[in-house]
Amino acid sequence: MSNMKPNRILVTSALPYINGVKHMGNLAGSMLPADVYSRAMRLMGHEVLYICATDEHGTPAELAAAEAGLSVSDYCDKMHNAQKAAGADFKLSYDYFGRSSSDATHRLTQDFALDLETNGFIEERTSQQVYSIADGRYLPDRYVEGTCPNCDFEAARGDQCDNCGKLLDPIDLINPYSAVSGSHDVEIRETNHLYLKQSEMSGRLRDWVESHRADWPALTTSIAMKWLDEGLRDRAITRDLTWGVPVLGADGNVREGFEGKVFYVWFDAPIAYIGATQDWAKATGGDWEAYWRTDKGANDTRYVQFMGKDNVAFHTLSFPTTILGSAQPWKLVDELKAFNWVTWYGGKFSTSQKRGVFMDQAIDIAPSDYWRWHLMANAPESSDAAFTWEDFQANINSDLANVLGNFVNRITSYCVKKFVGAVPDGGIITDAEKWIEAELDMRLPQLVKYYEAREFRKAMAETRAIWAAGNEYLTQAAPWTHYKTDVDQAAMGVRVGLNLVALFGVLAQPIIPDAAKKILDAMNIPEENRTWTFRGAGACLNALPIGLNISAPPVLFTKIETDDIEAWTERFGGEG
RNA sequence: GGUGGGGUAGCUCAGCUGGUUAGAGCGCAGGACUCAUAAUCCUGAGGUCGAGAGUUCAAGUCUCUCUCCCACUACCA
Repeated sequence: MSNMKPNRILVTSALPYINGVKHMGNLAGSMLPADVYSRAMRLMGHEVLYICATDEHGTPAELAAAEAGLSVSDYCDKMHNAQKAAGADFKLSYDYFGRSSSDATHRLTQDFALDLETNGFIEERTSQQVYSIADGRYLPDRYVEGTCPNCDFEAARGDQCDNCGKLLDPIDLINPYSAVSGSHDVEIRETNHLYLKQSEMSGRLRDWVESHRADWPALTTSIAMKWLDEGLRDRAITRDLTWGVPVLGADGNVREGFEGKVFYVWFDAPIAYIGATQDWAKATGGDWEAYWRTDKGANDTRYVQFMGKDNVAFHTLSFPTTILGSAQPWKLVDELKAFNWVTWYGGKFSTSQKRGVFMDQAIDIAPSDYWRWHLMANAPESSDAAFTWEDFQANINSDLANVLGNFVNRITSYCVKKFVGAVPDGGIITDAEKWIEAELDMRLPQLVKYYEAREFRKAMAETRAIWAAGNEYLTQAAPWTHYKTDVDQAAMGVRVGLNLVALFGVLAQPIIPDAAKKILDAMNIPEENRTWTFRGAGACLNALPIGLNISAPPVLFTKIETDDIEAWTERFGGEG
């Protein structure tokens, strides 16, 4: 039923930063929709490669490691595994979950830099940075604090004063000190860095973004155009750190004057999409070039990126500058889906302030299916979306427990009771069957369209409407009434009902894979028949062979009680 | 300050290039049914589409002004 030819699709979700298990906002805005999309496309028969990785470089990783009393490398190993486990708990179907610290990404990053410099897009410049003698390191803007030169606020950060809001340069702070150690023993040093000359790419980037106005969400193009309209600035792509990708010269040795410097995370992080694909190829024997090299088949690949809105500039401007500037046949993104934030009782989720619910805690209080359904049904697509426990409870109880779970339960248990748990034969087509067939003929293509367009809220609403139509069908067909006088006609209602259960299980797979599997297993549907190859509603309603043994699965979705959400509100400070 | 997004039924949101009585889900009220996780199905109440002005035969949908909320503002990611 899909109107697309089978395709090769590369899916990436923005790389989660290494310094902690991600919160539900991160999950909802990149990894989860990428996973739901990947699953749906696989079911439609496309060849999908879903790549993600931990983003491991940068100052916060070093500081978090120090706080944890571990070496940066050990810390990253530990947190990578924790994030990998959290992803598995939420059933994220990565084909490969890599690391930006891998050898492949290091090498690619260095190669990109050399190509860019060859083509004139990289230039070495001198800048002034605050150096903390006590900490033995240069301090990024935000880690320098001091008195605001504008309003005399004493705890202004190096990039912006929280009191008067003025944007600052850390070297202008009065009485600066290190936010890391509190030491005032800091000085301004001159240091050399490589700059990516994005300004010279503006024209090509603008044309490219313009060409996607029709097929990218407004959120994506508007953010990109905003930067272009303000004028792209050249950005330093190296930092005075030790943890990261070393800067090499053309001879393969550390570039002169760049000892103790590495590439900035936002230069190498997107390159890790490629590096992780190479690592996937190494692990599986797959062909990474078919996804990334336009001279090796990647022109036939559709590349779809998922990310929160904070990442749009990097994915529409910085990374494309890297790709285009290299003058090598690298694949550019085709579809870019950006999300707003899930907000938490009036504010943002915050990793540093531990506000909100984190993936490891969430899985502790409710099954992954519950979160997956709720976060997708309320995806922050057009604006920020508020998370509340009350909405969570209402969504799960109504949509999953009452509409889907109860439907599966009522018809399967009735079949077991009255028709010995086998798909029964008999009965004639009535208005009820005609109605549900027409309903499905209208809704199934619509659902496919929503998935292809990555309209998640609408896809979820359509899925729910299809489940609800099953309940309406049963009300119309009323097999329990026919059973008293005409067992054959009751059989018709039960048989169509069971076929609907199977169909609902098939449709549920991208969103709630655990429950979907329970349903399909109970209906004895073989793996190969679980794909999305709809041949019209008529076929869907006659898919199960007569006599097939089915069972009534145990309760699929336990309801969330008000006591539960009160306890969660207490535990997570929901009213905060 | 600048830029972007948003302000549509009690709540969460749909409403493409302007065009019949503004839609959905939840919640609420009434009814039906009894196979089912007191589930389900039907019906209904409820909105001056943030405020004001303008363009138009016609505006939630375009223009301007005002107002409120949120995000971003590049070297933390």
